[in-house]
Amino acid sequence: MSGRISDSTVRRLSLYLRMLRDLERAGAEFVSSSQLAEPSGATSAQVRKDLSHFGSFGKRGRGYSVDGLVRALEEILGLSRTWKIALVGVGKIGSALLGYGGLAARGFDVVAAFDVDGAKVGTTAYGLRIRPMTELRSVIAECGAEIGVVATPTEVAAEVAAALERAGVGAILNFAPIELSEVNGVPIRTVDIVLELEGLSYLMSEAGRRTGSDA
Amino acid sequence: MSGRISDSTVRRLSLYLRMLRDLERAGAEFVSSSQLAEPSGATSAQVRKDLSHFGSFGKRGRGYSVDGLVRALEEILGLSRTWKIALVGVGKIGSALLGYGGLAARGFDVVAAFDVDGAKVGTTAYGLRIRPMTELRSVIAECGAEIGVVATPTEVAAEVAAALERAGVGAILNFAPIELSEVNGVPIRTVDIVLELEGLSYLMSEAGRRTGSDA
DNA sequence: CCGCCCTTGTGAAAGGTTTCACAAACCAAG
DNA sequence: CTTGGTTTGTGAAACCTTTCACAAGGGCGG
Repeated sequence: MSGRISDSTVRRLSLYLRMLRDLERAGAEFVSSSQLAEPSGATSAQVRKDLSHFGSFGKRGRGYSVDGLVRALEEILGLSRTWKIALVGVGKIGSALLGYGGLAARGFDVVAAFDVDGAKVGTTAYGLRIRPMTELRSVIAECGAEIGVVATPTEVAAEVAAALERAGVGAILNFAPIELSEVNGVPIRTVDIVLELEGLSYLMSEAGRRTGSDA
Repeated sequence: MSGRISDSTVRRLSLYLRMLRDLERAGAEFVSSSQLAEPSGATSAQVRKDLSHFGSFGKRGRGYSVDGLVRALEEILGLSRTWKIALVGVGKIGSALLGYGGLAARGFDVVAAFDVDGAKVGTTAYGLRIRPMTELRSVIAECGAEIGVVATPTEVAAEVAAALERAGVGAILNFAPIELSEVNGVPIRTVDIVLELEGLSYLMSEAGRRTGSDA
């Protein structure tokens, strides 16, 4: 078991966990790999293979204990604790994040927010005081934020990510449409809406070309 | 050439196009596969392989004409036109999208917005009048929106996606943290922030476990 | 305790993607 | 025209992920 785990496996583990929590709330005791597979569009074999990288969690003939697997996946994914987030950029996306209760509900607490805009600094958004960029390092050190979120214009995103990394965050979530390169082993995930839309554009054009040439 | 093109190839084509546009603005005439590869973290061989699925665009010994490749990629990705977007759910994420100028700048125009909230319906957000859900079908038919965006609470996301599909959109971008299954060949992309954060959580925990056991 | 049915865990096979490595082609200079 | 330096386009190899298929094990009814 356990070598290097692929991104797609980790994604699926999160999806399994979601379904398991639903099942737990619904009072289910056991679940089979095929039930678990359904909502994420995976196969039962894939579920079993994914889990097998981390150990042996099921009972042959019965399936998996819902409760036990929830705890195991929370442990594997690092979700049996809360993570503290420092947000840089309280513009439209940043504000949307601050106001999104779904994060805190899932163990991700935004504990600090920063902006360059002097007009915003000092004001309070969703119960959080907005700090100037100059305090980035000290505030992050003080509150112990582990995840940095970049919600700034593209032009400064790389610079902000580097500053977050120097301030000691262990991971970065980036909303700017630019590919940031991981340094010092600090993993970076980018959420790039334009890229997603362009992917859809490709698929629609492709579909058009196909039916176009068929007709 | 051209069979089924993988998602990751399409993603990279978008990234190449971005860099090419920068180069074009900077006045460059030619670019090599290795220059093109750098910002997306790909290799030069990958760039050439990606492009080779669609044809032969370069000159041996010289590289690719920046201008020519921009046009070719725009054509391939379906970006030599604008796409019309219908937004459902004008909450925090929906509003952030409406206010984000970056979309229109890249050829994605939000032309209609819908919400269930009677207090919002009829008001104007970022120059767009918010419509009631009952008008979804007629308005989308009338304005000819091709892409539907789901920015609603999780509970109604599947239902809204189905309604958008019935209303005739050709693709869906979903912001609710739920895996929606494609029906009728309408492609769906999901932007799931919690999933990204959980992926980072895994990587940080993993790093901790590694250094923990090494020490 | 036995036999039946069910589901896991896992090697092996299949399928896909990325990297390698090199012939073919182009440009420029002499 | 020929030579040398450069970069593409592309089969083949390497690598990674998913699916298959089945032995091993667990529970239950009799």
